[in-house]
Formats: sequence, structure tokens, C-alpha cells
Amino acid sequence: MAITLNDVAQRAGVSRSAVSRTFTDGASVSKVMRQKVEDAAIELGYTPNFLARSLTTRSTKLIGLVSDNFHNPIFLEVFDQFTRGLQDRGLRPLLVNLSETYQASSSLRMLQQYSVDGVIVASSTLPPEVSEAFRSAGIPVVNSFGRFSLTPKVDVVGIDDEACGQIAAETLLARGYKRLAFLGGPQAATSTQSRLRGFLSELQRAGGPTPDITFAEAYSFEAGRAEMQRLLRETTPAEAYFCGDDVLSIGALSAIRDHGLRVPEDIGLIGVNDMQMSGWQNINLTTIAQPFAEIIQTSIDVIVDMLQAPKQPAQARRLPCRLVERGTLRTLP
Amino acid sequence: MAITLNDVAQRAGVSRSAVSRTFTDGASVSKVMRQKVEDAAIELGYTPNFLARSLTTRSTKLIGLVSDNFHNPIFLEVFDQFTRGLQDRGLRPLLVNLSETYQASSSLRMLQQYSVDGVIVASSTLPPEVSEAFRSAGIPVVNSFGRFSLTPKVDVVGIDDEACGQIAAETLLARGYKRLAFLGGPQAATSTQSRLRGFLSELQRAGGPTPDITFAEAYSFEAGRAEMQRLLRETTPAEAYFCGDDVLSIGALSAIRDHGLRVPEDIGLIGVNDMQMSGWQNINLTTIAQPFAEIIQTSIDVIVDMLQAPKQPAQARRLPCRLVERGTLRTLP
DNA sequence: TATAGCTTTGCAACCGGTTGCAAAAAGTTA
DNA sequence: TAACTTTTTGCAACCGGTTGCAAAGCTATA
Repeated sequence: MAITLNDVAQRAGVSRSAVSRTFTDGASVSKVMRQKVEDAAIELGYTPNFLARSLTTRSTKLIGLVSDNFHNPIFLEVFDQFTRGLQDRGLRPLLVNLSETYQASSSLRMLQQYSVDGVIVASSTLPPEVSEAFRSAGIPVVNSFGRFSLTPKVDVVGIDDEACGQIAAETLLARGYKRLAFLGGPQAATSTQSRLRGFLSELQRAGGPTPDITFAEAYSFEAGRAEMQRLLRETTPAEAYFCGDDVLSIGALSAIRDHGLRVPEDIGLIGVNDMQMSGWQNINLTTIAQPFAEIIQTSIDVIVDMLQAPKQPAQARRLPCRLVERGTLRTLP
Repeated sequence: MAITLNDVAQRAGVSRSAVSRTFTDGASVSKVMRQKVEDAAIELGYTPNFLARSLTTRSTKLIGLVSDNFHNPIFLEVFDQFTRGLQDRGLRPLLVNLSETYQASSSLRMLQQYSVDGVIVASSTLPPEVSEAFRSAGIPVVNSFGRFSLTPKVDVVGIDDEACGQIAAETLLARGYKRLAFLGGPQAATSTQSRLRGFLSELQRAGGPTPDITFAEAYSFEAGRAEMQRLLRETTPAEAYFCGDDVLSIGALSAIRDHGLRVPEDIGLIGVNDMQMSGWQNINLTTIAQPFAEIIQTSIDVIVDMLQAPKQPAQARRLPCRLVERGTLRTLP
């Protein structure tokens, strides 16, 4: 069916090795030989079969891109940048969507069967064991958006979630807010836990108030809205809320407005992520920006380095977040 | 490094073929042989290498999933469903992100080199030539969200964009709107053209008004907002706008509100897609829903059928849209 | 022109599997 | 138990490439 090495060799009247060498960088081929082969190849429309090649070279250029986050709109931006970054380096993303019906363990076996060169686990909610399983299986892996640790078992590139909580605390205190609250993502998510920890410790350090603490069911609009509705119904709302992430904040925002209150006049909000939508003028959310582009670039750099020199000791990298001022916190009183 | 067929064969004291057969459905292996092999395989932790296998079976289970739409949030839902659907059938999505820097032609060669079993082109904006190139290269292909044609060169699964425009016209007329307008996506996009055609022809048929017609630069929030701002500044706005898609509508909505006008009291809006966000209570957009789940399921069915019986005549399938009533059109006067 | 040294080339084995074929083993029937 | 089927098994060739090695071809030098 398809044109193979043999066809080209025959057409050009040379050995199979010669053809192979013509298509291998750095192999020894003379000018005239290369010419003959290339002519024949073009004539027949030949392109080498990467999978056959991978059998001997032991490199497929395939990278497993595994995630469980296909609902938070921020991840479209994440996939966009990952795929472009990988493509730019000649790598191919094999996309894996983890869910209840497709477990991490099957994905490990699957990615092994396809001999991927490496795996990127892009998720702030998957437990570290998922990434660790790849590493134990001898597959280079990096966990993007994972939790920082001083003794990581696996390479991690993410933000400093505690610092993030700290920035939120500083910002709210600087604005003169007195009654504060934390509206987190799912209580089990490590990102939520760390952000809370940083938030609390900074409040304490600065002698600020003790905030109310609640959690939404998920990082989603509906969950944020539902939790804020509950808060408005059942409690006296705080003056300002530090929300687990932007999509949660946007849900909370809609609940507050529906309840007849104004943001930022009656209630202040600050999120985390700085997704595109947060900048939309009808939302205009004050938030703590994650350096997505840098996290993704770094993750790719890390995995590329591991392809060259596998099994370095694992390292966790923290990239700095920064405040993005928009319109959901009052200005200084 | 990794455990191979040979290792297992040796460990179990049987031939290589025996091991291969144990892992091939429908091959002839006796009970005791299978037992011996499986024991050895488990002991060594063996899993067959899919790529090596593909060399002889001529099937990689790899499906190229190519798109150029990594900015419209609706596509996160699309990728979610595609990846799950493919995974459920044992197929693996190799994701390709087309852009200025990564052209369709390179993606064709690349996907050929990886011997993908088929390709799904998921885009309503890519020209038909992209999909056609795959077909000419002998790769099964289906164009999801592509434009309907009576004589398609390639299998297409999408909506009836003209019918979509027609529904919009009917709905706006039924609401008693007199001054109508069309705010399309990029003028070159075939989806925009067809929706306009259907919109106009239904207005004419029903003896309705002739609408104003303008186009946004892209299917994006900013483009919709910018175009609507221009309209509000430079023209007398229409009573109701049929917008190219939801994200465009949301941009337009924000411009209208910023301009001090109310929706739906002053201006009505109707979009296309019914993305999740359109249902968010702070947006609550009346729109024409695309049957995403069905389009995706059908696309996968089509590609799976082609794997069995390639080179059937190409067929274009149109799936029906339906109106989703929310809050951006006035009720009957 | 003979010789040394470097480059180019083909052979053949290999990567990790599958599969047609024929021989061996097991099962059936008389 | 012999003769005949059917099932199971191993051999060897093959899928489409790569690569170590040694022979062949060049170039440069004396």
C-alpha cells in the first residue's frame, strides 16, 4: 500500500541502508547518493515510517498528555499552549482524558504499550500517585500544576499555592477589609488546602481577622454559585471572599448580584488563575494570575531534558504568581 | 530495558508465536499453554508493544484529532467528548493544533508518518481542502462541524447552518421584532455564510424586513464586543441581533450593557451553539443549540465504520439544531 | 605509482511483534 | 487400536525501518 524503504531503494538502484541513511540526520551519505535517493523518494512520494523507526531508535516522539480537567475553561488555554509547545519541538501529544470510566492505571498501561517518550500530567487535582506511577514504570514524567513539595517523588512545575493565599491575604488587608472569608475548591484538592494554609498564616502573621472557611463541591461555576447562594441565605456574608479559582469566583459573583448585592461595593471578590474570561469586561475579576505560559514552557523544557538525561533526582519548581487588579475589590478606603 | 515477547517465551519455555497468540484475540491456544504464558507474563510484567504489532497488523488505533480552534471555550467540551468517545472504543487521539506556525500540510505528513488509522478534523472554520487532503492520501477522514454539501468530497458531520439561520429568523419574527440585524463571525467562515443565507431566505419567504449585515473579525468575545461597540457608536442599533455564535453574543451583550442599554428590553440577542457558559445565570443567553454530543458520537461512528470498510462514497450528515429559550429575547409582545 | 587514511556503501542482524504453513499432538470414530 | 479429523504448536519469513562491521572507493601524500 504505502511506499516503503524497499521501494525507494529499488527505484534508486541502491541498498536499503543508503535510503535509511539519507533520511537519518548525521549519517554518512555522499552527495550523489543523497541526490539519487531523494529523487526516487520524491518521485514515489515516500516518507519514512516513524513507528518502524522507533523500534530500533527507541524514541517515538510521543508524549502522553494526561489530564482530568476538561471542564474548567482555563484548560482550553492550557491544551492550546501544550500542544503548540510540543509541536514546536517535534513532539506529538497523545491526549488522555482521565475520568471515572478511564482510570490512571489503564492509562499507564496504554501509554507503555505505545512506548511514549514521556508523560505530562496536567492537573492540580490528581493525586501525586498518578505521576509517581509513571516514574516507577521508568517513563519520564512531569506534573504540571502539581503541588510543591520539598521532597518530591516526581518533577513538579506549578505555582506556590501558599504564596498565593498570602498575596490574597495581603491584598484584602491592604484594602481595609475586616470580615474575610475563604471559599475554596473541593476540600480534598491539594491546591485548595495549600492556598488556605497560606491565607491563614499570613492573616495571623499580620494580626488580621480569622476568616470564615467553606468549600465548594468542585472548581466550577455551578459549585461556586451554589455555595455562595447558601452563604447568602444562611449566614451574614463577609466583606470580601478569597475564592479557590476564577470560575468559582464567577459563579459566586453571579449569586451575589442575583441576591441584589453589588460587587465591589457590598462584597469584594478575589480569585486565582486569571483565565481569559476573567478579563472580559462584563466580569472584570480581580485575581491572582498563574503564569500559565511559563509553567507550560518549563514543563516542556523539563520533559525534554529528561529525554536526554533520564532519572535525574526529582525537583519541584515554583513559579511566582502576581496580582491582577480589576474591578471586584474596592479601592483603598 | 522493557520486557519483550522473547523474555516471556523463554521464561515460559515456549515459542515466540505461542506468546504472541496468547495476546491476540481469536488465535488458537490451548488452555494450558495460555496459562503458562500468562503466568510468565504477569511474573515479568509484560505488556505487548502496540507499535511493533502495528507493523504487521497495519492498525495503530491512533486517530489524528486536528483542530484550529483552541480559543472558543466550546471546544473544551468538544475535546472532552471526543477523547472520551475515542477512548471508549480503544482508539487513541493524537492531538494536532493547526495555526499559522503549524500548517495543515505538515500535519498530513506527520500523521502519515505515525500511520494513524484515521483523522477527525474538528473545525467549522478550516477549508474543506484540509480534510480532502487526508482522503486523497488514503487516510479515512471525517470533518466534524464542517459545512454540508450535496456532493461532499469527504464525510462531513455537522449541523444544517441554513436551517439554523432559518430558526433564528422565525424566532425573531415570532417575537414581533421589526428591525433585525445579522452579526456574523468572520466573513470567510463557511458557517457564517450559510447561517446568513438561511436567515435571509427565511426573512424573505416570510415577508420580513431586510436586516443589516456585519461581521466580526473572529468567533471570540473581543471581536463580538468590538463589533457591537462600533455598531452602537456608528449606527442606530437594530431591535434584535442574530449573532454568529455564543461567544460572539456574549461579547456583544457586554458592549450593549456597557452602553447603558438593557437586554432584552432595549435590544434582543440570539446566538448559536449553546455552550455551557450560555446557561450561566449571569449570561442566560437565548440561543440555537448545536447537538454536540450527537455530532461527536456520529463522527466517531463514521470513522470507526471507515476503519472496517474504507473508501465508501463520502456522505454529508446534517443533525438538527433546536432553539433554547433563555433571557435575551423579549417574550411575545 | 604505491600506500596510508578517510569516507562511503552494502550485508546481515536486529528492533518487537504477527502469521502462513506444515508437523505434532490430541480427539473422534469405527 | 488403527485411521481420520481437528486442534495446537513451532519454524521461518515478514512488517519497515536502523546500525555495526568490513569491504570498497576515494583522496592525499610520499
